[in-house]
Amino acid sequence: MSTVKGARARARTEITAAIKDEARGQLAKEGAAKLSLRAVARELGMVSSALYRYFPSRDDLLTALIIDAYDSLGAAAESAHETVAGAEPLARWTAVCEAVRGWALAHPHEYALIYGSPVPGYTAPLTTVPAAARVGLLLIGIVRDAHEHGGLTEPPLPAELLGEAERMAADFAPGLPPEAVAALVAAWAQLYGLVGFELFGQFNRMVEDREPFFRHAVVRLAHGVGLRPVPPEEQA
Amino acid sequence: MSTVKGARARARTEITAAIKDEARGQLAKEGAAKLSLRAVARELGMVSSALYRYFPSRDDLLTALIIDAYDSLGAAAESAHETVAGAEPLARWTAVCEAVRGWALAHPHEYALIYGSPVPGYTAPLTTVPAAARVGLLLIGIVRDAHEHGGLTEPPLPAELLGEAERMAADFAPGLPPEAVAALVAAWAQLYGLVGFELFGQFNRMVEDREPFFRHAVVRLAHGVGLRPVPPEEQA
DNA sequence: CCATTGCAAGAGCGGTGCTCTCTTTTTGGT
DNA sequence: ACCAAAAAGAGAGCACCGCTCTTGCAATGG
Repeated sequence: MSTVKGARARARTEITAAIKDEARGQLAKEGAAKLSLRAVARELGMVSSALYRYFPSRDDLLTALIIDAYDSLGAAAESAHETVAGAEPLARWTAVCEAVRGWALAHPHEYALIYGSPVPGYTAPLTTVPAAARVGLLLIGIVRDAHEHGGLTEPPLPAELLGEAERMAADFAPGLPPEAVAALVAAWAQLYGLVGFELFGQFNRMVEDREPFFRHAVVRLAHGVGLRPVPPEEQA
Repeated sequence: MSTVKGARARARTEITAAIKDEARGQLAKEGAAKLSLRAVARELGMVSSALYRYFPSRDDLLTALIIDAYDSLGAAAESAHETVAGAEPLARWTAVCEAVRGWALAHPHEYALIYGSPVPGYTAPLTTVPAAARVGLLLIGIVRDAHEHGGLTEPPLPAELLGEAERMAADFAPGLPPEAVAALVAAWAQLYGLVGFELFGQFNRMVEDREPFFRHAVVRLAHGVGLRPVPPEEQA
């Protein structure tokens, strides 16, 4: 696949990477709205029109950065999860959630790019879906493990939502009780509410000690999904 | 205060309002990033430089729109609350939450303006604080009513958060148990996570039947704050 | 009545995304 | 080894943006 390749192809991938790096730098410094193709080109010593050989438009550059951001966040969450791989589900849940928060605080503009308001007039292409799903899959896996080892209490679910929850389970969380899937999706959204409020300043002059506040909220989120506070030792 | 005033002052307030209206229209159509002073002026039949007599910069126009959006959202929530004024706290809670969601779905770009990622390089001035607090105060009032009538179960709170929660209670929710205040702040953030995920397309291809999904999630949010599912009749 | 003030208009500066043309360089088939 | 084709860079240019400055006009109030 990625064999030696000609000098031209090699240069292309290198320049593409350089453009993304520079763009990511400007994104981190000024935010998505001020990301300017001309400024990126200027910084790289090329003329602005040359950049269009690599990204057909500013939106395409942004899309590439979005996918990278999803992947970076997903990798951070996965690596945090691996460091507690053997632990009880609740500990793994909080580890993943805290990794999400940590990544968001470290990369605020990238987080805003993917979970803030979408850049107006811009709709993310389907290409972003697999990268975007990584954190969700991680949480699903944790809850599934808990369920398979008897560490999951099914949360309540009104009858009118049962069908919807069953469809969701079949679609992307097979083997999980529908009650847990519905609660998990809600918890997932709520997690990003907590992170977003902290990141975007809504907690200013309200919550001071944010790290323990977040940790506690995340544990209660896990309880809401049905993860038991302390699982039994009976797991195979 | 707003007595007859001269023709000049009258014209000024009218033109200011016209500018905001046109800007709001463009905001609704294209989003904040594409809101252009020149386009607003063009549409109003004036030259762009004339607009600077009314708003010293694009950011100031945006700030005015932000305050209006907060007030519009707050008014929607308050009016929804009034229609169920005598009901049990849980019903009032869900009414307010659903009003927030309804307003957000009806005014997506304005919602993005205030609860999405902040416009990069822009930090909201303190002027926005009172308008921004209206929904929060509403929820605090509902929980306080429940507490005063014995319809509140204090949620769990780890010891390390007690001091922080007491400070928060003293700051903006006097008379409420600190446990409830901490849970309420978290629930508030989580509410906006739910709304944001639906609004910004994160639920696409995941949640189809969103209204009942949201209603159920909001009820569970209320339980998390300590609002009892069915309050006793014993209230004075 | 007239000076002061408020406002609209226009030109202009430096910036943006993007397109088009022209030239240079690399590539790959004959 | 050559040479057409493809790829890449350079530059000019279009239409737009926020914002500033100067100029002329009209309403205001002493």
